[in-house]
Amino acid sequence: MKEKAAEGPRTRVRRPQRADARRNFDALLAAAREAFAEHGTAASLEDIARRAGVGIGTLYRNFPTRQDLFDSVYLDEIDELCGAAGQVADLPPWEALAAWLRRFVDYAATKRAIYEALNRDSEMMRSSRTAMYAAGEPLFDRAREAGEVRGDVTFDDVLRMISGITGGGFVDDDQRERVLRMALDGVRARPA
Amino acid sequence: MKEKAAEGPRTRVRRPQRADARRNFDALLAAAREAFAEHGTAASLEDIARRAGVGIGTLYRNFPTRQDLFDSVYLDEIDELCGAAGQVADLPPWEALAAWLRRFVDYAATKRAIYEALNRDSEMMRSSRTAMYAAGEPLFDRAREAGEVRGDVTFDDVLRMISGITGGGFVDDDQRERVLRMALDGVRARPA
DNA sequence: ACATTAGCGGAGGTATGCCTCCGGTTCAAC
DNA sequence: GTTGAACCGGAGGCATACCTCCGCTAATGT
Repeated sequence: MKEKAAEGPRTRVRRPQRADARRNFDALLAAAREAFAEHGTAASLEDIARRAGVGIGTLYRNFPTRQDLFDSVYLDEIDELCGAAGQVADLPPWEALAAWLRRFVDYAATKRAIYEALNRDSEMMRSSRTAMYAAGEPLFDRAREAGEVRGDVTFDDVLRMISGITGGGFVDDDQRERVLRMALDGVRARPA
Repeated sequence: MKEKAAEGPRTRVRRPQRADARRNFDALLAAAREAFAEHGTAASLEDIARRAGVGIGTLYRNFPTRQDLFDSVYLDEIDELCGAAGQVADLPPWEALAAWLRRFVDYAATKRAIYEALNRDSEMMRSSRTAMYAAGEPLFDRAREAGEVRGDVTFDDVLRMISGITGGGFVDDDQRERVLRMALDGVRARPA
């Protein structure tokens, strides 16, 4: 089953040729990932350049628009998420779905941003949403067919719930775990 | 039981005396409520003044700091929420809690803002958080003692989950309802 | 070693938001 | 109707973010 792991959409901006340029490129991506995670989509580009230790000009050369930068970060997340779907496919139906949803939470280093992005409506967002759904929805369907998931909700419902929860802050990791467990129980079918 | 309805904290800024001033004051509050709901805590004050049809100076005279304005809006929400706790107290344990949590979602016209505020740490936030918990937690405890709520989560856990979900956008009201129902089922104790 | 050229980075123009200040307006009390 | 105090509103100074442009730097190929 691993070979059928859905492919995520491919990144659009080109990685530069020269060694120093590539270093800067990567530093920018890392800095952006951090900044988006902290401040959501509204993170300051000049701050990102500062964090990466490069001039603002360099940022704009690599990523002409804010959207380009955000997309690049976001596409990475989506790719990992799509890959994860393949990795959990061997587990029993419910465990597979639960594990994937947990990955969804973990991988979303850009938590707030992903959460905001789920609503936006750009060309690129639509396509990666599609990719993500292509990866995750089979897990959902399988779990539901196995009677492990309640019948009155859609995959989209579940994802929105989980991403909403993810976006919130928690006092500590234990709380995050408790809340996640509670939410997942909500997803399961009720015995009677 | 209604007479024991917890009192919310009281508003600090004074409503002006003159009739025209009062009109402006109220218009500002209404506009702020809208704006905070749309853009979260970061809403532009000049935009709020524009919406209210008053000059920016008027806004600042009534609410010297952004915090004053936000607090005023927020305090209203909290008050309503505290009141609601009294209104549902006659229902059976679980229904009372569920109803109150639904109010929590509905009343939060300042959805995103309330959601952000839950984390902040100012004097005022702490005190209204306290008030809100004083109103809601008894409902939670009662439901739990009646065996209707799982034992491995706290009231804070539940509130964070719900407010996270609330903050997210939904494609329509039906979806919101489905997700909320799913989340509430997660809160209930599992039969086995 | 040297030339070529990709790549650098920040100065600075533009836009927007924050907040102060004060000349003018309007309410309301007499 | 007059008057004085309360109130208005926006001009404008300050800060910050966006984004462009271009003279300089240094990596790479020969």
